[in-house]
This record gives sequence, C-alpha cells and structure tokens, in this order.
Amino acid sequence: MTTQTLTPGEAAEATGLSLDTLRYYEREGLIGPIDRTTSGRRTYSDGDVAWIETVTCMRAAGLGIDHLREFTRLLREEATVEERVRFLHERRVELLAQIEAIRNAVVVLDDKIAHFSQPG
Amino acid sequence: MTTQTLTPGEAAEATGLSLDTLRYYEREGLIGPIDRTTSGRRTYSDGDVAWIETVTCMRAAGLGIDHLREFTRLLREEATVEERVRFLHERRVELLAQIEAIRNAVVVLDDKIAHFSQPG
DNA sequence: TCTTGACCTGGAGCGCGCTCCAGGTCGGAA
DNA sequence: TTCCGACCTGGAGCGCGCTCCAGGTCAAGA
Repeated sequence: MTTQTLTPGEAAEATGLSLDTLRYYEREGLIGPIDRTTSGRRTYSDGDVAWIETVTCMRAAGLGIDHLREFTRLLREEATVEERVRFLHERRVELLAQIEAIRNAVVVLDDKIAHFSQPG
Repeated sequence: MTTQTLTPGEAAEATGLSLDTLRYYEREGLIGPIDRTTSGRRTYSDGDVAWIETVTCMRAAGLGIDHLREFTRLLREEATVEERVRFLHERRVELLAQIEAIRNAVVVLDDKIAHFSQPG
C-alpha cells in the first residue's frame, strides 16, 4: 500500500517542528494520539502529518494551545455542527480583528517612514 | 497653559494599560523617562501618552519588547534617516508577512466551516 | 556481539511579558 | 493632626509555549 508512516525524525523533518514540540502537542491533545510500534516508537501517518500542518498553520496565526486543543477536540470527537461552526466562526472573527490591528500598526509605520523619508 | 499632565492613574485610564505595565515599559526603555514631581511621582505629558499609544498599537500587532525598545531608541535618539527607515521597513515586512500567515489560517477555517456547513 | 544513535519518559528550566507583593512615602480631605 | 489612598521601589511570581535533560530501551549495522 501507498500509505506510508513516518518515524518521529521524519515527521519532524516534514513538519518543521522539533521532536520535543511534536511530543508536547501530543501530550496537550493538539495531535494524535499517534500510533506506536510494538516497541513503543511513534509512527506518524499521512493524516497525522496533514493535521500537524493544520495545527502549525493556526499556531502561526497566533491561536493558543488552549484554542487548538478545543479545535482538535471539536473536529475529532463527537460535536454538533453548530458547536463546530460556532467555534470556527469565533476564531475567524478573532483572526480578522488581529489583521486589523496589524494593519493599524502598518499605517503608523508608514507615517513614520514618510516622516523620516521626506526632506522636511 | 493647555499642556496638562496626567497622574499615573489617569495615564493608566487613558491608555488602557496597568500602572505596573506603564512602569515596566519605562524600565525597559519603551517609554519615557517620565517626568517626576519633587516628591517622585510620575507626571505623564500629552506627548508621553501619545507615544504610549503608539507603543500599544505596535504591541497589539505583535512587536516584541526588544523591537519596541529599538523602535523607541531609533526614533528618539540620534540615528540616521537610513537607520530609522531601514528598521521601520523591516518591521513593516514582518507585519505584512504576519498578515499573510493569518490569511492562510482564515482560508483553512473557511474550508472547515464550508465542510461542516454543507449538507454532505 | 557490540556499539551507535534514534527514540522513549517524566520532569525541570527558560524567555517573554507582564503581574503581584511587601514595605515605605507623600498629598490632601476630614 | 490624622488618616486614607495613590503612588514609590525592588524583587518575586506566573502563564504560555516550548526546550532541555537524565536515564533508559531498542533496532540495526560493523
């Protein structure tokens, strides 16, 4: 079969996260639980890696561990469509607000740049 | 004269920061130094408050204390136009990149929302 | 068989950005 | 004059998100 699993090192390589971070995310319920070999070593499936990339994308946008734990729980476990959609909408609103906050800052930077760049 | 100064409590009220945070920012070189009364109490000028609001705007956009210290130093102290503009441009690039990261996350959220919202 | 190194666990440590606290001073209302 | 509350300082504490470490197991190549 074409479904290959990755060793922890390969998963770290593939996702750009450290082994410690992968284990931390699993402990915190953001990913997994990850399957193990009989000797206890983790084996990351393609689905695991895809989910880790989703989590990483959300982390990069500023979502906290608590929110990501709930994100994972809601999308994995039994949850109503309403619960899921409401949560996703809330995060969406927060992210758009954060974009606005950054835009404000960019405007301020632009003002300063213009101020220092002009000959006056 | 119309130039009024604010007490620490008033400055906190005006900026939305705590007294502890105002003192912390001053210790870290992000604001001030703030003038004092003879008895040692801080008196915040309108200019101080305006600068605190600028700092707060940058913090809200995610700039770290280290960057804000340099921001303050470059704009306050003797620094060449090139230094100032280069620094401001660097921060601007970072902020735009952060907006893109958040946009990516919003797209992912939208996909999930669409996935859970559709009847399939 | 021996060694190497990737991996395991539980738990401590760390940098950031505040936040809180103890113990003291001072200005103004009662 | 006395009190109260706003303020002062130096320093400890805290929550977050990792990151590191010690001590151990296991698979595989020389």
